[in-house]
Amino acid sequence: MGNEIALFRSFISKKGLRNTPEREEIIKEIFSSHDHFDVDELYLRLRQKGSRVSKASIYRNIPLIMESCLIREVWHEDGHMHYEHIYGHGHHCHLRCIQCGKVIEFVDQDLFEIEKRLGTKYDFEILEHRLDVIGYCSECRQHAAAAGDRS
Amino acid sequence: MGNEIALFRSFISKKGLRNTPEREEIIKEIFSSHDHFDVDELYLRLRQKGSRVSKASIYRNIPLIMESCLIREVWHEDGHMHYEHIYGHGHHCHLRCIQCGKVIEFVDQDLFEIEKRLGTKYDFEILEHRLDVIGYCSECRQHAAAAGDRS
DNA sequence: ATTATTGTTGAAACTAAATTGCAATAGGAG
DNA sequence: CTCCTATTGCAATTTAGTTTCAACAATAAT
Repeated sequence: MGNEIALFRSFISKKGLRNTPEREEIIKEIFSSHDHFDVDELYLRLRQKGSRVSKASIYRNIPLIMESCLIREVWHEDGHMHYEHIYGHGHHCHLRCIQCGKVIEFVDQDLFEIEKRLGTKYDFEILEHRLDVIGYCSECRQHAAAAGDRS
Repeated sequence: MGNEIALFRSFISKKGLRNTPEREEIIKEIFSSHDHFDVDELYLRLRQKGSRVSKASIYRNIPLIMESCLIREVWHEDGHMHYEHIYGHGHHCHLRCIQCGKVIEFVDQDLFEIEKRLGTKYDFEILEHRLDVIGYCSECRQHAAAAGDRS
């Protein structure tokens, strides 16, 4: 842990771009939590810590951080994109409760099999897969049952 | 085929809402093609056929059509959401070329196994799954190789 | 070290997707 | 047919995300 910064630095250098304190602050903040994030939230977290990074910079840097494979888009909800950091996480997939928003991450080996099979079948060079499984978590189901809403 | 309209009508009635020609035009147009669609495209297709349905109506009705399980969001790209109709399609997953945008749809039985396993393991009531497999199609790979871009 | 080059920044203006307010219209129950 | 109110089109609004621009600063060249 902690060498996401080094990785991103070298990624930036290799591209002939410049390492700036703003970029470092953004990367650090992203990896300072294990949760998913969105731009607004990240911006507020940075502000709260006294950073003066602007939203424009966050928006400008996210595509770069994605290109460096440190984060990725996970879903678009409530009118904006949500991201997660993936360095050291492998291919994470999500089990999401549609009601309370709880997210459980998992990696499933069988998915790599499916991925491989599809690649061969359709002659694709696969880069990644994203599986989103959506439903009701046990808690929300209990509440709903208690309220007599659904079966 | 063709009874998506009937299904939607009864869905609307059951909710105590009203069946209008606009709603019918929208549903018909969505199901008149087998492709994915977005709001703008759908709007233009309708206009081209002489319909006077407004974009606001499309935006207002999409949540209802999703609730009726006739369509669903598939991905957010180029600044807007993309949808697909799912009635009669089962759970479709996508293999997408990141370069040319080609989409291959597939259903994989093993995913239902994974889904079931996850449901049991985490005590979730699963509603659906979405698998997006992303990579380069054979054509784009050939072009890239010819251009000497990537391996 | 100093300077020159040019990528990056914050702030504000802008663009486009999606939502909403409103007056007119029209389903559909009675 | 009549009434109630959901729905519509249009236009205004909101908001995520992008772009412009002048000031700044990271790096390379000197």
